[in-house]
Amino acid sequence: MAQVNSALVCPERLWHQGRLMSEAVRVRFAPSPTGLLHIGGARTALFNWLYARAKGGSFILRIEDTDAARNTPEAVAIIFDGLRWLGLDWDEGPMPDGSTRGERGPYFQSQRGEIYHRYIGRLLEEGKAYEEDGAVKFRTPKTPCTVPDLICGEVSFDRTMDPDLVIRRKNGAPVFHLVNVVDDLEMGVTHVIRGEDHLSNTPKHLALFEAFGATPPHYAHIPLILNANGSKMSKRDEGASIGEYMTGGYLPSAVRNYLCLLGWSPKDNREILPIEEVVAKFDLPQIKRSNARFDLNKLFWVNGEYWKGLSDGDYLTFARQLMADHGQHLTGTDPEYVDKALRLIREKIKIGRDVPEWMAPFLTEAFPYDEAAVTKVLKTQGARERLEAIRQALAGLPDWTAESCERAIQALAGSLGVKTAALVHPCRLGVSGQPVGPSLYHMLEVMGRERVLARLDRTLAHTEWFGT
RNA sequence: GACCCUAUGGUCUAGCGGUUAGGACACCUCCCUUUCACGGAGGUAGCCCGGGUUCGAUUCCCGGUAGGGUCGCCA
Repeated sequence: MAQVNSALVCPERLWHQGRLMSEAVRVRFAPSPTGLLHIGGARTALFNWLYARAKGGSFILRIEDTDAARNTPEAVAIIFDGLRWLGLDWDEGPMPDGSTRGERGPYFQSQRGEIYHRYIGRLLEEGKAYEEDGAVKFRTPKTPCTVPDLICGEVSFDRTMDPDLVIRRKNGAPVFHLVNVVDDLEMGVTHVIRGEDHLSNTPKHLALFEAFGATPPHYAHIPLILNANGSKMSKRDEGASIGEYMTGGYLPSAVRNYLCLLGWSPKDNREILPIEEVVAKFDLPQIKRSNARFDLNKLFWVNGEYWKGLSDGDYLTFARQLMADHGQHLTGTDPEYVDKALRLIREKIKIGRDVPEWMAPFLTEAFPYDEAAVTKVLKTQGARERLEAIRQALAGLPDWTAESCERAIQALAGSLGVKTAALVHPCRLGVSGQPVGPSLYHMLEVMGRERVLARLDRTLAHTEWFGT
């Protein structure tokens, strides 16, 4: 099958061999504004960006907005936001502020109509395309072809039975294959790094480049990202949109790190790597050729690793933002108290979306009680007496620190002849409504004596919980 | 259906003609502990199947199977 018969090799291959190694790398990410940034698209963007940064080349953003119905400023903004969130800066293309960078624009396909029609006209003039039923069809070469792919190797296609390709619809609109090739040609793209779903389309693209008498770019088809069950990840699937990670409290560096690990590996058994190191090590030939399933568990773990590495200041800033996003407005609340509480719950948190949940008991006196815990801890023999004893011990403390609280409760356990746990659990439930949480004694210290005693009193007031 | 790509524990991967097949996530056990986590120490689990080539295949070749992709006047 894999003949190396020169007669079967596209002339395009010769151009590759003639390219200079010093040629400046130009890669592009060409999303269509669908209203979300797909995780697979984000990975494609990431790999293009990595390659550009690794080779000192340019990363171009081109918006494939030929489908007018989906072409809204909001949809384009979602692409901008997603790329910027991931830290993937582009050297050419439309910028979020409305300006444009780069000399090879316009970078919106919707503004490039004249260019496409000029190329179609050329094909028509040279007899390489013809009109049929109002559409324009490109005469595809009926010869075998080998696609030289930087990741997949030499991939051969028959092409002898390929039908001619519509390049301009009856309604006058040029099709994807045509515009994609023309844009890559006009923008001087040197490496097309895209999903493997385009591998089978590449012979058509090569034919178009040849018809234009142009040098085709190098191709690198990267494996696809599949769902956990191995099916194709579509827009509708859970976790398919970058937006979900942005609002879910994931750290962008963590998502980016995880995405790097899908199809690429540093080969030294490390999982957590600064992006600079990935850039330094990244290259196309070492990319895996098989598809990968998206593993939310692992992303969660990676996120936890990054979470731990956050500086105190960054953590507080991030956490406050998450609380605000969650509707926890802190006006009127002592900012120092909030910061202390945030620092205390940090150890409980692996992902941003947990911040509001763990913070809730600190922020409201009307906190709900965990019913199962109430039944288990408070509706038991002697619970009321123990809780009252705790209140009394805490009320009489000369000073209020985690250490003094701990000493008091342990001393009480000793005098009552019960395990410390028999006091800790009711106390935790009494001041937070929760069976779990951060270190109890530190929580008491942060909450302060006044708040703690008031909460214990309110808990004690629920007489229906305590057998009399 | 045709064509193309792929195939290491459940998942992501390293490796590779001769290895006790390495790491990570997840899972299980134990330790730590006021809870849940974290952390620490262990553990279960893998080279898709069948033929070749070879002294020797997880590794190379062929076939099968499975998964994915492409076959639009979608992008």
